[in-house]
Amino acid sequence: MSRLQDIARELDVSVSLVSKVLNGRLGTTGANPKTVRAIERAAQKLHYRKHSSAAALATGRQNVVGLFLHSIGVEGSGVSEAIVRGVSAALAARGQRLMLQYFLGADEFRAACPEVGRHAMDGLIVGGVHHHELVPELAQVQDAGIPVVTIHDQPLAGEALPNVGSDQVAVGRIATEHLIALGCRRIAHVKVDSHRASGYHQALSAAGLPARPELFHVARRYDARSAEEALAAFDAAGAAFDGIVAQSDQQAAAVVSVLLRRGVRVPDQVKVIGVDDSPFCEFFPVRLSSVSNEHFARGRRAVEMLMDRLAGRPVASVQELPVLRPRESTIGDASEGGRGAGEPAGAPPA
Amino acid sequence: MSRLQDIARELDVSVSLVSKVLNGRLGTTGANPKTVRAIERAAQKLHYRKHSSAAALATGRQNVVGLFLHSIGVEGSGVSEAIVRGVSAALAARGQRLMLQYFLGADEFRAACPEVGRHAMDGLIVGGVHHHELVPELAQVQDAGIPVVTIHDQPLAGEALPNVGSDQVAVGRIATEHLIALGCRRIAHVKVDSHRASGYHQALSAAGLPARPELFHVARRYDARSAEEALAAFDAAGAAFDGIVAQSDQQAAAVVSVLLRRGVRVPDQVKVIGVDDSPFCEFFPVRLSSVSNEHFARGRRAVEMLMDRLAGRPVASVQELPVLRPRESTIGDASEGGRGAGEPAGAPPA
DNA sequence: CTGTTAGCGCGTTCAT
DNA sequence: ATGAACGCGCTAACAG
Repeated sequence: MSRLQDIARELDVSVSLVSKVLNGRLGTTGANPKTVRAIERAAQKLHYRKHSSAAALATGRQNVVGLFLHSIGVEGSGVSEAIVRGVSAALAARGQRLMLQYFLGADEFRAACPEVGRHAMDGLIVGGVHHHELVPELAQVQDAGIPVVTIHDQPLAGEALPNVGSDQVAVGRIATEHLIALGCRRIAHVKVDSHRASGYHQALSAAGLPARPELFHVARRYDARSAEEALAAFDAAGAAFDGIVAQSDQQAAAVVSVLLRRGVRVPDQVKVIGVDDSPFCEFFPVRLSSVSNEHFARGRRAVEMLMDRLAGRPVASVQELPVLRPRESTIGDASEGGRGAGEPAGAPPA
Repeated sequence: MSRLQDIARELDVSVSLVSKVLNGRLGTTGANPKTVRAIERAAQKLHYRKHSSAAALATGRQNVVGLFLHSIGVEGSGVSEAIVRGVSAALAARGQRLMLQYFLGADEFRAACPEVGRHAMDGLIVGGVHHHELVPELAQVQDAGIPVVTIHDQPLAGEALPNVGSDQVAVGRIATEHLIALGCRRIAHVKVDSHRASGYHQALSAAGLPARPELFHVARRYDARSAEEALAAFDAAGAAFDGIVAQSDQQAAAVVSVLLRRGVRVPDQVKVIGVDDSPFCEFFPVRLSSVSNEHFARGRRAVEMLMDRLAGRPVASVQELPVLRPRESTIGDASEGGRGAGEPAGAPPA
């Protein structure tokens, strides 16, 4: 690898001319086409590579974006990876580099934070479980001139931290509306997130269906066990159901597993839907319907917003719409008659 | 954020002294403890952050490691994410930053390659599907003084590119031995990778079992469909089996799904095992046994090896041993009597 | 159209 | 025990 100086010497021109040519910064006047070509050829020949640190030092621009990811998503949901890939793809398309850092709690975040201040990145994207306690740190990062965009369900701190959200009320509503449209009348819910639960209630109420407390189980986690506990609770209450809106695909998977073991037919007798459109939904014995939070797209969006901020354009939080992914666990096998009729409009599949 | 100069001015000392103190480079003589403390306090007060580009320019060290990941693993296997997390954790523990880049083919790799030469990173880890065509590019990167470590099943180019491998023959062998130890005598195999297939044959032969061609299906992909085709082929041949060694968890999942639908009891009548210990193995209706390729650990290992190379220590390729993760699909429900007796020694679970 | 000059912030001699 | 001076490789004014 060589420096600008090497190619300048080779052609007996000045370093700055080489710099201008190679960066297309020739101003209005332009340069001698011959020397331009000569410089370009020499650069090629000498395998010239810009020293990014030197350029960064001179310009104050790193062409690096940080992605701090608070571990998110139950095992196998692929949520983290979807965000990373979305951000990665969008940055690559812009010639920006991605600096990735996972963190578990506020402490780990703080430990990683100095790195941010080090002029090591132009901007920062923070994703995953939101931590209100981190708002001050993030504000400080922004005060240091490093814009931040978050990927949380909802904005953390108003417009100070632009966010790429996803409407969790809609998640619950879309899932529930889907089951209602398919004819379910006694729909159970495993509540973890209250926004999703409220979407569930909204949909019931909009359809004139009663909210049955005995079909509403409050869980603390998104894992399979919590779904099993929910089923046990419904049993204990002697409550029958013809549909279940879970709050994760892992819960949905657990529900389907238990039902199958009991000889209950899914979706004929009970329809089941989860959240996050995890990869395994596609090859579960009964392919699992789900509501996607569109993490890949949101990662991409976050990059766009960050670039806007870096370009000085004003940016406001956005709220992406979740997307219904109907599969076998609600609409049955495609070969048995295709997608369920009476699909509610609004949330297009894939 | 402030520069060394700011704190030097604050205390009326020289920039270089501040630099030495803050970096612990005081030589043998040391410095006045008072000024040392004063400098440290001032650094704290002024929120001093080293400008990493400037430091990199001066020292030639970036404290950045690149991770180039060729998309790997069937959907939901979590393989890519495991590698990223392993690398990330190891780097974080060493104060190194992680620069991540996904690529799909050789072209995308080449497109990303210039970034490497740009003195943007101290070393490079390449993981995922191996591409022989990339060897020249990687050699060039190394010639430019940037050491490379790969994470592939087996080394790409001898010791020129140190590799963190995983013994794929052992994968097939361990899986097959496991089924044999559990009493299976007619074990089918879905072949994709030939090393794994050869491990399958080794295990059969070591146990004195015949290799039955009618129970050996050659597939092209690791996906669910290829497993379904395998089952169809076994049916067509009228070949009965009491165990199946698949080459991915997705294949294993598909096998179990089909068998359950047919009313075949897993693992009582047929035992099934896959590869990669995907997250969903844990919450499949019949929890799936698998052989792990230990991607997280290998990511960590790759970082260690890279650090060794950067420190000038000689490094050789290693081959990690796959690990058996027995679950319900081979040993049955734990509550029904625990782990299968006669477990072969050698491959410890988790 | 091209060259000169002056930094960017830090680390490292070498003096003092 | 401390400081002055230089250079890392590049960009950006400003001259010519």
